[in-house]
Amino acid sequence: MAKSSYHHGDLKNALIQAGLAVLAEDGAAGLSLRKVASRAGVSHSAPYAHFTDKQALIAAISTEGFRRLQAALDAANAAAGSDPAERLVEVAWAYARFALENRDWFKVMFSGLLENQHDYPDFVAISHENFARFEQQVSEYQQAGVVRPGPPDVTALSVWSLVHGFVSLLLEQQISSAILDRVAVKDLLRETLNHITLVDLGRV
Amino acid sequence: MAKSSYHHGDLKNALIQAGLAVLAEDGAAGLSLRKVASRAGVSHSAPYAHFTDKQALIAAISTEGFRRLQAALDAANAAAGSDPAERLVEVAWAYARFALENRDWFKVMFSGLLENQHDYPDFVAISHENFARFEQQVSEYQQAGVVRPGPPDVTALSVWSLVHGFVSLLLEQQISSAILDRVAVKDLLRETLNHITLVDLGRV
DNA sequence: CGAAAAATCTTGACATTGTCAAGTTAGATG
DNA sequence: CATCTAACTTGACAATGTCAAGATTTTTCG
Repeated sequence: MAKSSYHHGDLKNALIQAGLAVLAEDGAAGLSLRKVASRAGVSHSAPYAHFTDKQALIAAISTEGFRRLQAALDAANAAAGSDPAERLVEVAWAYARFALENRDWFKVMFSGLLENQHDYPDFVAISHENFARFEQQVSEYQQAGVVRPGPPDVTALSVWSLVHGFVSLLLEQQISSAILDRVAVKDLLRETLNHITLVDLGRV
Repeated sequence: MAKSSYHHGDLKNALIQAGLAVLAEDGAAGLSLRKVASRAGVSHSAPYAHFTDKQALIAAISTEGFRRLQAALDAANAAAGSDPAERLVEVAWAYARFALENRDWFKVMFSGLLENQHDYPDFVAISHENFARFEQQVSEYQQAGVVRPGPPDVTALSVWSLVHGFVSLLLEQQISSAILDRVAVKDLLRETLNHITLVDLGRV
């Protein structure tokens, strides 16, 4: 773990971290392998010892993103109260917060930047696990009568679609300012969820 | 309109069309100005007489995409029967079809490829009009008792979020094959919409 | 322990790309 | 017809992804 000047020690992870820094600074469009390498303190070709190409780095960043997102959702779920409806709102809000606080990271995960997901088993695994957990949670809301009955996977997909669509449109600046000027984002998310729940989520 | 070898005549539109061809062939990642220029039969710098930079071409392609999407939704709305619930399904399905049949075009429109939307008035205008029309339609479904009451704009946003999220996750290959192997995409969309409607949309 | 092998990293090169500057051509204007 | 301007070409540059060849360190193993 020493800085032996030549061998880095843990360059692979350093490159992922550097990638996140570049993403936060220059956005997804500014994410270049050379910039990432330079920020990690190595030459422009060094990354090729750990990633077969740029796509592989993107896959690693996306995978790490799913881990972080999952942690955020778990934390929100654990911190939320006992009311199922309110728990749904909190988890959805955690999803939105992750996207808003890590815009370009989220963009890398969900904007088709990764071409052949199938070639990256870690990515496939975490992304499956992600849905499985969400399905588990939604199943609880369903049993609590908060969400309409139906096949758990399709129901989870419906709720995820609503939340993911809302967040996507928000990041894409497709939500009219006429709405955003009137109601705070979290309340807007709440009102949006109101359309898919069987109980009334109320207002602020 | 002649091919005077030097002056093209309508290069601006030719470049947009060439861009669409490149998108369909090489995807969004393969969309390069030089490739577009070459396909339009002009030199690599010719586009700069009509577009200030690559972003401007992307804006034009996105704008044209919103026009096409709007036309598709209008057509579906006109062709649909009188049952409001069924009309909702048809319009949503037209949205999904446009995305599936023009994956990379849709991606250009909704994947943050365009950095400063605000600099492109045509884009802003058509994208506002797009939402206004959708709000109009959803308002009808609402009055017909198909969708839960509430402010028309927030309600339209909710429905749009659901449909857009579903389509996005579909394109991102985030919908588990366990679901896709079981139910056809259109039926899946129908079942998804079922969670946000007040009436039962039924099955196949 | 020491030599061979493997992993890690650097340097140098190449093709592709976005963009700009300078020049060329054609159509419009007077 | 002379001139002006918009449209287009050629040439250049820096940034980028990727590969090949070499240098350096670590690991393996006789």
